[in-house]
This record gives sequence, structure tokens and C-alpha cells, in this order.
Amino acid sequence: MPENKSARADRILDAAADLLLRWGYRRVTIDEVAKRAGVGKGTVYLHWRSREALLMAVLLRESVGMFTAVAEHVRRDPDQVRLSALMSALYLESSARPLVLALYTKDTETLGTLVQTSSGTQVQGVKLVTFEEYYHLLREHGLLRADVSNDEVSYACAAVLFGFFTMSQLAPAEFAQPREQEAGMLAGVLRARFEPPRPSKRAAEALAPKIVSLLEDLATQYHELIYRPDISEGG
Amino acid sequence: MPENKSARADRILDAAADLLLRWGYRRVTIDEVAKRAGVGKGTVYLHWRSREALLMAVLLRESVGMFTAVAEHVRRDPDQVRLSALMSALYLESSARPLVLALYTKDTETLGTLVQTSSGTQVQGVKLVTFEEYYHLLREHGLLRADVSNDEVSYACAAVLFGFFTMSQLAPAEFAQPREQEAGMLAGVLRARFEPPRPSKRAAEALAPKIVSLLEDLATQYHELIYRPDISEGG
DNA sequence: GTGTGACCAGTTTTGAAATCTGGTCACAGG
DNA sequence: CCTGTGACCAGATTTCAAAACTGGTCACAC
Repeated sequence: MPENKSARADRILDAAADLLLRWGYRRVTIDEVAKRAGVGKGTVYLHWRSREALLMAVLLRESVGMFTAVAEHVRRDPDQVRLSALMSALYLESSARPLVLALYTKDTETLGTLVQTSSGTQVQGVKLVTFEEYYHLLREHGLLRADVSNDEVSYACAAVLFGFFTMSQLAPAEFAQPREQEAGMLAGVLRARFEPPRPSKRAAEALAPKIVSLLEDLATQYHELIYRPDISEGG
Repeated sequence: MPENKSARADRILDAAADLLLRWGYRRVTIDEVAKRAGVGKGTVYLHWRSREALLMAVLLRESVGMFTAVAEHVRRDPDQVRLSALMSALYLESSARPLVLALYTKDTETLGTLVQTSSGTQVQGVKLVTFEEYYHLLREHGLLRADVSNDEVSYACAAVLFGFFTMSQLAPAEFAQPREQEAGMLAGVLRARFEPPRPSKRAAEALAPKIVSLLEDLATQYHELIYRPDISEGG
């Protein structure tokens, strides 16, 4: 055993991710994944309880990368913690990751029934809670308009984000825009509706570190689910 | 022939619409439509060139109803011509018409490949032109913010509208909102981003009749396509 | 202890026959 | 001569059983 277990897990995930993108959810077989990762089939099951858990882990790893990148943005420039900037970054970072994009556009060819499974909804739940916490903190720091409720931010913001994702995917060619421009439009909409007219730079600086931890916590939770999916066995 | 031809066409469309909603695109058969409409199968083909043309006509008739209703809103209250109000009305009227809703949410189970066909894209084209004209007139009357380009209105507005439609369809139950509230949120987003701070009431009153005609023209064009689909034969 | 692939049961794919359906048109009815 | 019809056809879809495949296990090799 000349190799690190975590490195092996990542090699398996690499193979699975590659197949998932190339062939779509249905065609990914454990045999093929194992072959490409250079391990025996049984070895895959030493890491994940089932095929579904493996593919879910692939998505989670992509998501970790995305959230880490967004956290990095905020760390570098605290002003990026504002709703419009953070969602814009989320949009761009997701767009650059095909599997995450598939997640947001409900691409069932690529993701199959993965998001509808119990572990899938569980993961969505974790993400949801994080977002609600983010909105809550934004408000506490005076970075949301007073005349818009948190429920409205939560719903309308999701709708807008969703709209931009689907639009970029299936808009006819004559409508296509550069990603950065789409992200800019998205930011414009969110800023105009949900941010106060003159957001306090100081408030953003105070909030930024909290959001960075929040995102890193989320990444950590995901990381746990990727490499220790069997943590709550024997239910 | 004791009956009006247009009435017969509508009876066939009624039957087809019913089946389309009940059974979805794939299961609608011309035989069944004819039987329910109380006519022979061949008679259906006296009205429409093909199955696809018939089903397209069903959608067009629904759309005509929707646009007519929106036009009526604007006629009753000229202030409803503003982007946020008109889109909000469009949202509500579409939501009340399952087939139109299916159109906006790309419900392929119900619509099949209908929107992707040549006549489908042609119809979309007509609608698109009408919307562009609407944006153009809004700007001419000073009812759009000067700092947002028409291209941005066109793209971002579509994205936002799209987002609210998809959100209402597939949001998890705990997110569900009353339609009117969703429409209100939609209006709030569009107003904040695209409308000038204090839109002129007088401008709206001047514009309203033009938009009413624009919508009625669109309805007329659709009407033509519904009952005379073979107008451009022998290509 | 760690890793493997032969093995099993249940699912999916295959392919050819049977059925169905969009579209036509010769003819009935007036 | 005109309108409306349903039997008919070719091609598409469904059916169903046999064959092939695949997720997951575990006895065994190292």
C-alpha cells in the first residue's frame, strides 16, 4: 500500500467526474470508474456505500471548490460580501464548473435523480440553512433594504439566480452574452432591489470574516460528507 | 352543414386542449380528438395541415387569451403599461393558464417538441419582436432608466421572468407563495432595476393605447396562425 | 489487514412481432 | 360540384421474452 487513501479517493472521484460529464448519470458504471482509477471494483465500495453516494461525492467536491472560491473572493475584498457581489461571484464560479451548473439547471441527463434522493435533499437543506443565515447576517449588518422582508429576499433572490442560470443555458444563440456581462446584469438586479442605496463599507468589512467562516464551515461539512459518507451507519 | 366552420374549429381545439392537459403531448391522438369533437378524422385535416399544427393552434389560442387579458388590464388602467406592472400581469395571467405556463416552464411532457419546431420558433420570433418593440416604446416614453441599455432590459427581464416561472413550478413546498405575492415580488424586482425612480403618469397614459394595439396586433397575428395555418403553402 | 474480482440477483437492453397512429383519398351524401 | 368521412397504408411505437449488463457482496489472495 504505497499510497495515501485520500489520494486514492480523489483519483476515484476524478474518474467518476470525468465519466459523469462525458456520458451522463445513467451511463456511469462502477466497473468503468474503478478501471479508470486503477483500482478494483470492491475498493470503490471501501470508500462509498453505494453508487449514488459516490456520484453525490463528486458533486459535493465540485461544490466545495465553488464555495471555497467564493470565500476567497470575499476574503480578498470584503466589499464582495454584499448580496449582489456574492451572488454574482457564485454565478460566475458555478458557470465555470459544469457539474455545479448542471446542479443549478436541474440537468437530469447529467445528474439523474441525485438531487431528489434523501441524501440529496439533506445536502440541499444544509446549503439552504447557510443561505438563510447569510441573509440574516446581511440584515443584521444593515446590508439589506429595510422595506424588503427576509422571506422575500430568500424567494425572489433564488428566483432571479435561477432565472439567470436557465437563461444562459437555453437562451437562443442571438441572446447569448459573455458570462461576465450576465453576472453584471444579475448583480445589477439584486443591488437595485435588495441592497440599501448607500451600503456601508464598514459594515461589509465587519461582516466579511463571518461570511468567510460560514462558507468555510459549509465547505467543511461537505468535505465530511464526501470522504465519510457512512458516518451515520446502522440507522 | 348546419354549423359554423369557426365553431367547429373551436370545438376541435377544445377537445385537443383537454386531451393535451389530461394526457400530455405524446398521448394526444387525432382519432381521439376527432371523436371528442364529434367529427370525422379527415375533417381535422380540413382545418390543420398536421397534428403538430393542430397542437400549436391550441397553444396559440391560449396565448391569445392571455395577451388579450393583459391588454384589457392596460386598457382599464394605463399605469399598468409600466414594465413591472405589465410583466406582473403577464405572470399572473400565464399562471392561470396551464398550457401557457407549460410554455414558459418548458414542460416537455405537456408540450413535447412543439416549441422547437420551425413554426414554433417562428411564433416565438413574432412574440420576441413584439417585446422588443414594447421595450423600445417604453424607453421612448421615458419609462425605462436611462442607465440600463435595451439589450440589458431584454436579457435580464427575460431571465427574471423565467426565474419566477420555474421557481413557482419546482420550488420545494416550504417555499411556496401565493401567486399574487410572487407577482408582487416580480414587480418589485423589475421596478427597482428597470424603471425610473418617479415614472411619469402622463407618459404611461400616452403609451398605454399604443401597447394595447401592439398586444392586439399580436393577438390578431396569432389568430391568423390558428385558423389559417396553411396560408403560406407550396414553399 | 487490505484489496480484489468472480459471482449473484435484479434490472436494463435488445430485437422482432404485434399494435397503433398520422396522414391520404376514393367515395358517400347532398 | 362540394363537403365530410373513415378504411387504408407506411412508418412509428409498443410489447415481451431472451440475452446482456451492473450494483453490490464476500471468500480469498497477498
